[in-house]
Amino acid sequence: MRIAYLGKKGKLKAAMAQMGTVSKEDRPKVGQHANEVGAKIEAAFAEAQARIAGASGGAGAGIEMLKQERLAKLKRYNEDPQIVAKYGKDAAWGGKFENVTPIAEALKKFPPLKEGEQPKSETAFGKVRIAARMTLRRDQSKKLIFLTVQDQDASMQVALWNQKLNEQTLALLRDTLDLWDIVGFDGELAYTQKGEPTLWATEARILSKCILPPPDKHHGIHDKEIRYRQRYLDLIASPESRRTFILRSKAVARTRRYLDEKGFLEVETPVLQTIPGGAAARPFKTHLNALGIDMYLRIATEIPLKKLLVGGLEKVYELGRLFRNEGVDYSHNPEFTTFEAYQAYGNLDDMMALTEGLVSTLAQELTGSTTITWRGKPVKFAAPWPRLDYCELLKKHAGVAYDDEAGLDRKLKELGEDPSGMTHVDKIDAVFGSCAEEHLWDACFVINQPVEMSPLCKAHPQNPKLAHRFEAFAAKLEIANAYSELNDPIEQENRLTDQFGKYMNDDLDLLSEYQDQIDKDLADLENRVNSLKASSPITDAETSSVAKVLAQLKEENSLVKNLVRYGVHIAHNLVQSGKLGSNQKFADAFKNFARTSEISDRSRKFLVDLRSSNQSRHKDLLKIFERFSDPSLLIDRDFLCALEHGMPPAGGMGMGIDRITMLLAGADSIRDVILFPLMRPEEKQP
RNA sequence: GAGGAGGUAGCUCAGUCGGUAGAGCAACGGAUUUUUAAUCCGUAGGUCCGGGGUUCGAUCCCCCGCCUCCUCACCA
Repeated sequence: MRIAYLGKKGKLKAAMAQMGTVSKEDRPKVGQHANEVGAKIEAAFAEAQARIAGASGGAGAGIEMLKQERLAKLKRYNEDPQIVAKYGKDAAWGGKFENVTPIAEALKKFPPLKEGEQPKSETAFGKVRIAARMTLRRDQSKKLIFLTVQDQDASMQVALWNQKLNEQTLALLRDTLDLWDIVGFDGELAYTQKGEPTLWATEARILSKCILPPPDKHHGIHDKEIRYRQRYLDLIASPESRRTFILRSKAVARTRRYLDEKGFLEVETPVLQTIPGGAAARPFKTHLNALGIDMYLRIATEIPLKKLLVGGLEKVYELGRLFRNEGVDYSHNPEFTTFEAYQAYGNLDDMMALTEGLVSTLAQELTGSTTITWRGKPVKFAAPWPRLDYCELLKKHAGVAYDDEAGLDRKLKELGEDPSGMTHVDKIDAVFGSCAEEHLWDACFVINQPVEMSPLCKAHPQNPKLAHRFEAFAAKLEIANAYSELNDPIEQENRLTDQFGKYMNDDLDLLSEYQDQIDKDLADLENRVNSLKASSPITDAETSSVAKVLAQLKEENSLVKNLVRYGVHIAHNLVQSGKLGSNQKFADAFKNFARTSEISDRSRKFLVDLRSSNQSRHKDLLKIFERFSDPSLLIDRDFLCALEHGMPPAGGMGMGIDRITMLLAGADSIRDVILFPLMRPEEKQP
């Protein structure tokens, strides 16, 4: 790089290229000499450059040069006297362009050729105006240029020919029209001699200039990062991407129409909530300045929608964005789109009919078949979908009964997971997730989940241990989830309280263990240091550095212990306050947590540092404290109050639009069906 | 969070057992009046992701960091 200015044919460079012929022993000498010469030339060059600097901006390099070239053409086009006379100032930045015919429609004006029929290039099929982006250019000569242009749905050929188009316009466009410019054409439709439907332009003007170089005209953009970050490029360059997002839009519109036709009312409920309820995910936190309170982005729409059932709106749905502060992978994006629908006086059966009806309709209408192909394998969506019993699936694929605690533990260990610290429900879920879900390929309903897994769901009418619930799966993905909704406020409160109390009890145990562990660790460490000291003589410097480390560790451990003691204290208070149904009590306990004098400033700072650092040593401790402040465990009094006014029995269902779209569009990743998926921000150049 | 792959011209990608980086497309100049990823001749274009180290010499080897993808884990 240092002697790049010598150019590809620079003498020094040519000499360096001969290095391979120099004997190995002589290479260092030659190289050293070359460096000396190179440094001298470089210095002289730098000096010369410094003298010239300021005189001009320099040629510029790379993308900047390409941009300058396009800007020069823009200027030339905009300042052309004819263009100014016809369109006024800044013509290349366009304006309203009326009566445009979509390319797909223009193409329909060409009568289909019969087998073996020669197209008559002299016959015209009418005049149209089109507006489109120019993606390919084939200059035959100064008199004839073929272009390929594309609009949203189709592409076609345009010819700029001196027999049809004014010579001056042709000459100007020949010099100033770049790939990816957006152009408006008036012209006649006629075949070429080779039978290509073509618009023979009689008038053409640039409507918008593309001043950055476009990607490879044939390969398009392969870099997925660019496709996600700059989706507009992907949409222009990849027809399949355009098709996917058009399909997604149609799927959303069709879903709305399907629900509307069934008499559902579309409603909108708050995205900003004080208690993010209805699901067990962690929420995004934000702050409302006006009221000085923390708020959360919704993780589900379930609770407000049920309040509307109480209010007498009998069939409601909301289609919109949910936000979950969880992992990101091929089937999860932090913000995603679902719809939830609730039907008063209905139950699970209505929701099944709704789900399989809607999804098979979408598949049929948008892909032309109720069987689609995903990752190379067919997935059947034709209704009715099989109903599969959760516990039977568990038994069949994992070989354990859902209430067989020891069997579940055994299976988990087989799978390489540690069952300790997991709740019974976690275990069932983990085993089901690893053993059974992978067999759920064709669309199906999994029913009769254990009731503990479904806190907002009615128990099964025939078996109080089971939930009256289904999860719909296709291609191993969960695509929908439905309940016969729980409307008994007392039962509902008990379930929420149980869920909360369970966590607190577990955490209490964990904290005690943690405290013991810390004592043990520190003792071990001291023993090891002592035995080291005893076994081998060490220098004073070493002694003092060991002492220093040990002191640091002790200090850290005392801070951790302080935290643990405090955590135990809170957990005790919370659990022993008996009935935890009162949201206020819980909130007060948290206020205490933040303010208490029992937790020293140093410990609090330590906790803050712990949160911001990626240190994994005290990850478990941190997790427990995170759980103490987990807003999804807050008990929503308002919701219980609504239920106390009477909610009609109802069926409710939620469906993931992104995942349905993935399946319908054949997309491997959720990022391929979200226009602007979450990406880590790029580092800004200063 | 763990492991694996990757980051080279505007785009798509080669390459260097460490000796000063190449092709196609795009760009620029020219030829060409029915092409269609047009063709032909010529020209220019690079912080080889960033920072350190080893070396006469690093795009290549070593260390640290950033970003992306894939697999797994987490996420009803």
